[in-house]
Amino acid sequence: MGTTERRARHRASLRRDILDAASRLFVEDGYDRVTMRRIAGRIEYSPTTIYLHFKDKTELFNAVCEETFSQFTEKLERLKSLRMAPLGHLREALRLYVDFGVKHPYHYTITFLQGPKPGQASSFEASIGGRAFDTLRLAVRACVDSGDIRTTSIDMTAQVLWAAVHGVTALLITDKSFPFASHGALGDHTVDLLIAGLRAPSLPDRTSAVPPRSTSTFID
Amino acid sequence: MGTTERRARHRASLRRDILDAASRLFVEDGYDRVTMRRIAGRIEYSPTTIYLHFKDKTELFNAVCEETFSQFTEKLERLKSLRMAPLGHLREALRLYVDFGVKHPYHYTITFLQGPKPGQASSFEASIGGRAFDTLRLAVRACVDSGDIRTTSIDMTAQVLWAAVHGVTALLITDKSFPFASHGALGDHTVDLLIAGLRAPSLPDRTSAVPPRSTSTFID
Amino acid sequence: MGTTERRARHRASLRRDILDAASRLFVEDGYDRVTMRRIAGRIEYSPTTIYLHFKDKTELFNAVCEETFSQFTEKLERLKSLRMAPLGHLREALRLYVDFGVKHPYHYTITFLQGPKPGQASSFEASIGGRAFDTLRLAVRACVDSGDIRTTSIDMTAQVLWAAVHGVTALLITDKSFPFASHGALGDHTVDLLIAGLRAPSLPDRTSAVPPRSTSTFID
Amino acid sequence: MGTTERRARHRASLRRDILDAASRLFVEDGYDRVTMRRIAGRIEYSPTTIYLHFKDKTELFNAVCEETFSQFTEKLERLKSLRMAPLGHLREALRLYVDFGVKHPYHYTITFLQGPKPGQASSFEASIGGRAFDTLRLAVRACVDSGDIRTTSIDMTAQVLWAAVHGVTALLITDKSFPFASHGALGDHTVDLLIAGLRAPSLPDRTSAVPPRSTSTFID
DNA sequence: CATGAATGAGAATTCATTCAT
DNA sequence: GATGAATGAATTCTCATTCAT
Repeated sequence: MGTTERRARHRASLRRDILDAASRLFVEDGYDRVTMRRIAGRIEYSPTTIYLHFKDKTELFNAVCEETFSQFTEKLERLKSLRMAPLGHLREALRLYVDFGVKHPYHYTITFLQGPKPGQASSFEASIGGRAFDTLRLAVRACVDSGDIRTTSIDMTAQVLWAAVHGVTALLITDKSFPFASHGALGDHTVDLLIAGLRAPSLPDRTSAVPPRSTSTFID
Repeated sequence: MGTTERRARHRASLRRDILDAASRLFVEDGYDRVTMRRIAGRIEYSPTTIYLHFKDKTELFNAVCEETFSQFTEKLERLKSLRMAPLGHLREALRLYVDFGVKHPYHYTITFLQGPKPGQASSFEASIGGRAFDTLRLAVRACVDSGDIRTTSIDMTAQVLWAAVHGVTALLITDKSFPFASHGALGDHTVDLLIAGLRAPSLPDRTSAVPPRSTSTFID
Repeated sequence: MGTTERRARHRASLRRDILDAASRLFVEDGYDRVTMRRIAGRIEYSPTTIYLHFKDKTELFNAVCEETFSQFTEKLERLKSLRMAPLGHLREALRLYVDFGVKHPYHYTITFLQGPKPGQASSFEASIGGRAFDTLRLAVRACVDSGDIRTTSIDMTAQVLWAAVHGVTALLITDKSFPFASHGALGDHTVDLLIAGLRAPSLPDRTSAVPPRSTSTFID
Repeated sequence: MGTTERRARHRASLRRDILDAASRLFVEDGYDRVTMRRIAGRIEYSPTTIYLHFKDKTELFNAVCEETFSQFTEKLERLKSLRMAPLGHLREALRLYVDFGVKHPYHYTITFLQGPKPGQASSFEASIGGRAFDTLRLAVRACVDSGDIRTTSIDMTAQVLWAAVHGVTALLITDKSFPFASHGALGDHTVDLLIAGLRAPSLPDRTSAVPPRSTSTFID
């Protein structure tokens, strides 16, 4: 009978709707401000119905995060499979990061901007951010191997890059009122600047003026 | 009478205690997870007492943010008053940004990482971030004027720089489980890399391989 | 057709399964803690199915009680048909009472320990306990008639006996943690003690020390 | 100021009212059927107010039980202090048990008739019933020592007595529709019968007709 | 100035029950 | 006959906030 199939389809579609509504609300207002009632209201179902698909609020929230991760890593994989030149690949990976965040601000915020929920102390290695970072590290290593860039520490470089693109993304998402020249352009320029820095003949010569230090020497 | 003064002093000090306790809690657990009772508990006063100093939870929260901003801009002003060479000043301003965030993760998160509470839609110009950004723009302009760096758009460059240091800071604060080489070093390297990029003889040559675009052309 | 019969058989068997599962659960956890879903889960049917056999939870519960009563009175009838000597019969009836309770703690609790559900105020005469009590009264009368025991009031004696065996049963069922010497022995001894009391040459001589009264004179 | 005192008095009195209302409802309808709302309604306060006095429903329930125990053991102590003759004391203790139950049906049911809440697995020794039982055992031992009664096992005898009075009490409380001759009389007669049995010259002679056994031999 | 008492509103969640299939 | 989907009503409990003292 087609009945079974139709039901399954409906079920799946409803689950989708719940996930979408939840995802949107969770980030618009934050985990705590979102009530099951409101999610239910958005999809025009009773609150109880949500519990037919997700055990509780936590599970729903986790499902949203999980999904985000899948989407993101899938894109990274697709990029990898293009087998571009190392530098181009690195550039694209960085852009992908920003683009993904901007395109899915809800998911991005939940996954990368909001700290882990209390009680779900994630070791970084296994965390979503951690796995994404791994990809980045590989891309950097490839560039070093190919001689495109120089660095004294692959790890450090990868971290710096990650931090920078994370910053762009976060800003674009969080500060909606900022009069950015152009969202796309900001991403481009950031990546460009970073690559330019990496390709600079010599790493910044700080010996002369300012000695390296980890905290500002001037202002406490 | 000394009585009046003593009272005023006590009142002020109590207000301080409330602000401190609130500030700490707000970020440890997020706005919604902090209850007036818990704040009161921390300072060992009754919840009612808080209402003698702040109209409601929102006002208390805003006061915390306000204060954060004051502290930060004050530091920027002090830096400005040092009248350093433009590039050095820019470098220090960027470092200051990161340092401040790392030193006051609570305040930073509230002010820069958490979007504005619903209902307090701030035009960016007047916002805290906006004002801080202004300072940065000035620093960039000074470097361009002095010939230290080249750029086609001061605004864009300032935005990129801001984004990058914001990213470092956010990462250091949010991802406590990340095995960063060294917190201080990450800040240093990021700033160095940015400056290196800015000083690069020519802005990145993208004409050959990859055309500028605002969203990735390879992955949807 | 055999189909009809098979259906009927299945229907009856399913009803049986529901009753068994419900009966067990009702007392394991009490009426309120048992959900239709759990009952359904036990028999591996959907909750809806139960409603095909019982109008609602109340009706199901009543059916369970009804059935318990049938089982118990049936046993009493079988005992009666043995036509034992009066005293022996009385003794056995008392024992049967305890045994039944201990063997069917679930049913016993529902029927005799838990008061009637609100709204089903049963006149005692028609109640389950009431009918069981009748049997006991007859047994006592027989013993008096045969001269085995003396009593000034058959009714009162029957009540006393009933109360006592009810107590043993209730205790054995309720207080699972009690370190009873032996469950069986406790029943035996109680019945023995009661019979011994009934056969005592003279009813207790309370004239001397303590006057009869219905509530303690010493402690308020 | 009298203010403090008045407040304390009010607080205590409200606590009393809550305990009384709760106690009454818990037994009228059972733990699960009682809602905080209803308790609040009875005392004409908001549900929230209850939480000012009791952490949660469980704590309220436990407080009710605790209180029952105190009242009961206190009475037992007072009885003990009267230093009556052993047999009289035993008789009175048994009567006290019944009287207490009948006078405080709510508490009695909660404490002795309803099994322990799931999760609060009480070792019997420490339980309320256990401690009450101890008193009874001592009373029996005294009677044996004084030669008033004979028994092969003090423990068993105490258990039998306990069971019997428990039964009377339970019946009187549970079966409100039973046409008992007289509530007081039933208690009296039960105790009398038990004592009579204990004083009987020889323990029941069962060697002739019916062999001792722990479960009925006649009816399965 | 400070507080204990009190509450209305609202949160997550569970349950018995119905209905269309 | 059996079920999956859906829901309205109810439950426990928490919180910001007020008020009288």
